[in-house]
Amino acid sequence: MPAIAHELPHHAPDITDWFGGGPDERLRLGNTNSITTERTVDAHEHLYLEGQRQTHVYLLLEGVVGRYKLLPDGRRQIVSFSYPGDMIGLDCPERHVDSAEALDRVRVRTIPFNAIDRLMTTEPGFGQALLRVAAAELADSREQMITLGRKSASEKLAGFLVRIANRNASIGEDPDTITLPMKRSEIADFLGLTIETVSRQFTRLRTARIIHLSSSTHVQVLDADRLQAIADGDDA
Amino acid sequence: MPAIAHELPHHAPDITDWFGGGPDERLRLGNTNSITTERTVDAHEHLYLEGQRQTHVYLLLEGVVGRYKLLPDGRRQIVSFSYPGDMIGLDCPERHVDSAEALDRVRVRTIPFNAIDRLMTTEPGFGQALLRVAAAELADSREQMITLGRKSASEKLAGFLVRIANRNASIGEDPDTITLPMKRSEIADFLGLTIETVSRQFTRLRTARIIHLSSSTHVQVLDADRLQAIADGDDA
DNA sequence: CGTTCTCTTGAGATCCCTCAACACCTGTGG
DNA sequence: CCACAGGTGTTGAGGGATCTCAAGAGAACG
Repeated sequence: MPAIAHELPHHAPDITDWFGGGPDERLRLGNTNSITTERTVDAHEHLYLEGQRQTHVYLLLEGVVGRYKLLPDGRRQIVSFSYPGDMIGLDCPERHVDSAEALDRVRVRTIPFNAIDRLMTTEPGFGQALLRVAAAELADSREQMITLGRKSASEKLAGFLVRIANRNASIGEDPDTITLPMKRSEIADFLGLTIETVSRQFTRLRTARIIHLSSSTHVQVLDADRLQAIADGDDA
Repeated sequence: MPAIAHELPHHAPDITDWFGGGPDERLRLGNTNSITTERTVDAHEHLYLEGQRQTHVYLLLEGVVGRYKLLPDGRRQIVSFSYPGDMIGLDCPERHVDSAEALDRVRVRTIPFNAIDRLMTTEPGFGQALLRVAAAELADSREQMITLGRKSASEKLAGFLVRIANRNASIGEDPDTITLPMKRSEIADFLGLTIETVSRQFTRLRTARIIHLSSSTHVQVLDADRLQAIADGDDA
């Protein structure tokens, strides 16, 4: 993200400038702080449900949130996993288009939706910041679409692990030590697979000595190059 | 779209208010008209390519545009088909995240990217309008993700036809008379299938007397209810 | 130390893909 | 007018990746 941010033309304010997510907390509006509140959500609780009227937007401060859509018969597609720093629930027009569930204990800053509207008209850079958030999310969705539509099970899981490793690196953590906050069923519903297939792909990576699994949620990447190669489909 | 628009709170200006796409063309900025230009693009030509620096945004006036991403080995995922009234290429940060190709002869209004930036700061409702466009696109992507990840081939194709029928209805045309501007290969790459599977699903709908095919691009819906049922997975 | 949830592994079934042939359409040129 | 070529769509046969169903092993928790 920083790698992208500094490429932007002119002054490119970040969304966290307004809601105090970053270290250089500015809180430009005197009353912004008063209308936003902090909230803790336990694992398996929902921030909102699909179809509900959108009242707040959430800035994720801590924990991981899964956002999903359901089909009438119960089939589920997880459309994204959100991490600290991500904006959640900006689903205009008006009603939420997905449900958001905390995967572990989560801390969010809740922002009333009308405050968004107001900030957009009064604060110069705010609209751009918001649009950049939406565009990043859109780019992410598109990336996931090619994964869902055109990649094999092994490419999907390897790519999934690579993305987490890259995220780790970007926040200064060890890219090869991965702690998965989600269950196999959630990985499956994110990648468009079944639990069994996900489990088999994990086993395949483990027996090929590409990863080590000290527990089902604790992944140690042993051969990042081969993992990347599998993710890219360079796999015989 | 109108069904959604009138639900919106306050005054909800549409993006076409600024670029003269609608009948109540306002052109609020005297010089907006001068910096935007109209352009015609032939079938199979590209508006832009993935990875290119974003210089313009396009308002589609006529024709259909396919937007796609490629994998290194040539596999393709079409992420959306854009119709008149749609905004194309708002892919900040800075570089296009997909390629946009005209499926037939296309007319667009091109808007320099820096004009977007300027309008957002000077025009009160413009940011909201743009954000609404982005949010609608995001909702669309998410819908497509559940299609790609969790639906069967028959559900995918039936759902695809239903969506086109609904679009027809929304612009006042006959929902049951569908002219497909895209080839089988493009439908396949949109739905995450192969051409053969798409073709077989068409045949299946035809032999079940749910549709009639006067040509490969001309679909007559004979039983909209059963088509909808198949799209919803209510299919034994 | 059961109970429950989760994960893994196996065997078989199935949906969709791959490969291949052929039909259709259109335009071109003999 | 026909032959031919190239692009596109359809259909068939067979194979394979993933799903389904089922059982058992691990882990978490009271």
